[in-house]
Amino acid sequence: MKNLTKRQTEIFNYIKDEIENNGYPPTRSEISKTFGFKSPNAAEDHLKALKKKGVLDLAAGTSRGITLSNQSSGIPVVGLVSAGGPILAEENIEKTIPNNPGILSHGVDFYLKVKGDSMVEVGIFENDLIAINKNIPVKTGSIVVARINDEVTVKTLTKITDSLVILRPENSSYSDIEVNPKKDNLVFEGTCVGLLRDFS
Amino acid sequence: MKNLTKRQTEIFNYIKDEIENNGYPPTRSEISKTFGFKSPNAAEDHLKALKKKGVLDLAAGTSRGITLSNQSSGIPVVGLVSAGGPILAEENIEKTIPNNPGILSHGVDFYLKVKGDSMVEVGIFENDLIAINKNIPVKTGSIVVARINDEVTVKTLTKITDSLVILRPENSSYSDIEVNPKKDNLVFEGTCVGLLRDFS
DNA sequence: ATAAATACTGTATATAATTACAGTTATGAA
DNA sequence: TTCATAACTGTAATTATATACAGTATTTAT
Repeated sequence: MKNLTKRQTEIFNYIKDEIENNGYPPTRSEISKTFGFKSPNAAEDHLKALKKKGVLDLAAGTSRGITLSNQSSGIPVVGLVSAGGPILAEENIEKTIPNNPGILSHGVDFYLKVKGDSMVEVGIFENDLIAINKNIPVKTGSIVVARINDEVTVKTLTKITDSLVILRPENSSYSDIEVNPKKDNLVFEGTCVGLLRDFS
Repeated sequence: MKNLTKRQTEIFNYIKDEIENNGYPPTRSEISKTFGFKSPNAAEDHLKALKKKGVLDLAAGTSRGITLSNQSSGIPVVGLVSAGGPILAEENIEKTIPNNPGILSHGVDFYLKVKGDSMVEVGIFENDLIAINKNIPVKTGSIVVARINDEVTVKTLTKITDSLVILRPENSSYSDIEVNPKKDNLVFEGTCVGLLRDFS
């Protein structure tokens, strides 16, 4: 999201929620009422700012003519990232796919396209898209996306202590990965909350 | 869909498409313009009829306050159906989940909740939801939903002739199922076009 | 230090939109 | 036959909505 202010983020999220829950976008008055603005022009100004920042589009002269821009409505799909830097950096985003609330029980921050066969025994195959939530605290038993010294991998977390983390491939041909977080740079990028496979 | 007339179906589909493509529902005028009505009241009458038939809801006094009813907006999830009768019969529908255009490359008519482990080797596990399209012609190599003498099963179609159909479980513990469509009652309910798994 | 952006209030107006009422014509069911 | 439903035309009125203009105060970049 392109440097939205705190207030703009609030407004944007409200609009997003309204569309999701009501099925249609709010009016200027409805926005104003929700946030306690005494003038509909306050909402108008915010909409213009959000449009300027590219997160939504406005259809002129059209009631409720607010739409989320592609940039803000889709969920990014990242390929398997090899090099360092943030996993959601623009150069890693292969495409975006529409948000689909209600399908999975947890929110999805991004999808990761699976490479390799290290998780076949839990039914995660090459080219599957796994849905990742960045904010769920990782816990043993979860399938996690981990970055070890700039290499990103998907494994089951089986042990986590200060000095030892064990990541288990779900494929009997592979061995557990043991990491000492004090020596190696270990970052959990998120927890797998779902899986999507397209038979095309 | 509850006995919509041809015209009502056209109107309903137009509204559905508008919501999907524009992000917000049409007004009475827009409907009228699209269908060549000379009075916005023609659209109003249609909306009332569609509301009466339960396929959409109208918010009074609200511009573009048209929403698809649950009944018409969700995609049904059916459990594994044992007895005869149509697979999409109401008693088989466990729940509906929101339509999610753009995620899968084919349309989805319903989701089937997988029972058993007969397809684990292609990554289809118990309780996965497989997305089914009813209209794609079945062909060898596809994963199909077949009904053999009122028993519903998910298998890979490996051979199809007038007198022999082979359905292969993707699990080496099971054997191929050979069916003679002349002797047994064999119906293909659809082709698997995707898979959804929720890690909850 | 100054300009630009942010976050509003307040007023006003054109127009977008809903929706009621009064009809017409055709069709199929009771 | 007669009544309900479907599928419209035509008119009109209320209200919902977008949106411009003129301000004020605060914060943030240059």
